[in-house]
Amino acid sequence: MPRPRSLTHPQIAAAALRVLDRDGLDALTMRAVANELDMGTMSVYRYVTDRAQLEALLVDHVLSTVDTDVADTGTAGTHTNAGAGTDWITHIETLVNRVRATVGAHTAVIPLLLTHRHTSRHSMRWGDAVLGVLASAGFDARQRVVAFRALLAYVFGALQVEYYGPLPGPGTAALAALDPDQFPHLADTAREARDMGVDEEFGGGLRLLLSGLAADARAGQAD
Amino acid sequence: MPRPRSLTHPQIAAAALRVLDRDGLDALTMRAVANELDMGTMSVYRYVTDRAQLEALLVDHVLSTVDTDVADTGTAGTHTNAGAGTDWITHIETLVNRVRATVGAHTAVIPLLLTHRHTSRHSMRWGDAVLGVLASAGFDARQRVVAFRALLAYVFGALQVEYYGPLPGPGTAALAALDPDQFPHLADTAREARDMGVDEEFGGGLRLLLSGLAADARAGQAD
DNA sequence: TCAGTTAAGCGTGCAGCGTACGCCTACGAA
DNA sequence: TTCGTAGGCGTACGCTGCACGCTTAACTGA
Repeated sequence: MPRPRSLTHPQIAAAALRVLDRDGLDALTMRAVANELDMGTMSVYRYVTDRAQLEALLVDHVLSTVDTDVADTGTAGTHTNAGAGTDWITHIETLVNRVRATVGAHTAVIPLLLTHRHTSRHSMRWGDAVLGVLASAGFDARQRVVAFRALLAYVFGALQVEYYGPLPGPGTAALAALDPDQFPHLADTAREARDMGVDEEFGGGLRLLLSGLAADARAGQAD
Repeated sequence: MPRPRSLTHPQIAAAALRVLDRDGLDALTMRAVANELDMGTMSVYRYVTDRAQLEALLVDHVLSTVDTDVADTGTAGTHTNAGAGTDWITHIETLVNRVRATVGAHTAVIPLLLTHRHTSRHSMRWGDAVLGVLASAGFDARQRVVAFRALLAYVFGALQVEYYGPLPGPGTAALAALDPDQFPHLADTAREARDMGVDEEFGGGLRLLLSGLAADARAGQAD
């Protein structure tokens, strides 16, 4: 077994992430990554079948830093009856916010997230954690599926909405300057939205979803 | 003023959509669109500054077919007290489902939606309609901003989640076959999810969001 | 009727992309 | 020391978006 491998997948992913963070998504080319690794372009292909796999590696690498442990993040240690509490809401908020914090540190990865999410082991680990919380909160299987996919859609959707058109940005300003006759509600609301922070927006939307989920939980318990 | 224009933006967008529907996103090139229009490649640039604008045109064209009128879609005509009813929930569901129906007929446009949504006039018209419903339901400005952006995130997020990894697809099957020791909840829930339809998933998630919104509306009225 | 003018239409060419192919060579086993 | 394997990479190809500048169609004013 001659000539041992000189690179690992995490090393390649880290190099790709460095390029992405430094120069943006457009600059993320096979040549640039190879250059970052001090290699010839085609050498990278010894470790990666194509560009798609490199992107998948990159996404998984970013998500690998998300802590999925929520064992001890509940509200104090005073609860004795399992399942009936609302700790699960805090737990899910924690898991979601951790993803957002991690991704927020590498915003250029956002366009790649949805395309490669389903091939990422660490994304699965996160999903397993979310579903675990939902299960221990008493949701049945069908409810868990709907809730999980809705959370997935919201989190990644919100990240992209924020990435492509942040609320306190030029997009909102343009909407605020719109003709109030043509777009009365949009122009009006946009003026109000200019001083709203991205965290308030994200957290508020997440809380809407969790509030709906909590209503389902209460209805289920009433049976 | 010689040599009148032979093409309109809608014609170009329609040609691009034909290419997209027939051959997919990868095949959507400037050459292909020009070919569809029986033109030389560079002729298209007389009408469009670059590829990005062509994509924006395409997105706006697709969204232009979404009916944003909800004046007469309420539950019968029996309500007399304005604002207090729950017709607004039906109205928003209608508006959201119309987007989904339209986009569902051209799924290959989904990856382009979020990137160009904010430049589309018809997207603004839709947004104005949604915000109008929220306003007449009694939500104040900050609530409208949060609710609107959350709906935006959910709708486009869900479309993409569904596009890249539909629930009744190979992704779910792969998850169901996962090692139950490593991913107990994921493997378990995936097995349950295989026979759930995409509409049930989408509608269920939307209802969670609307349920949370309704709770806010009730709390606001209690004041 | 017929220049004159303006913009439509497009052929050519270029830089940069992903990557197929095949050569050279560093390395570990025999 | 020799051999076989696999790492490393130079070259080249097809494809992309698009800059540039030519040709030419269509309308206007004399």
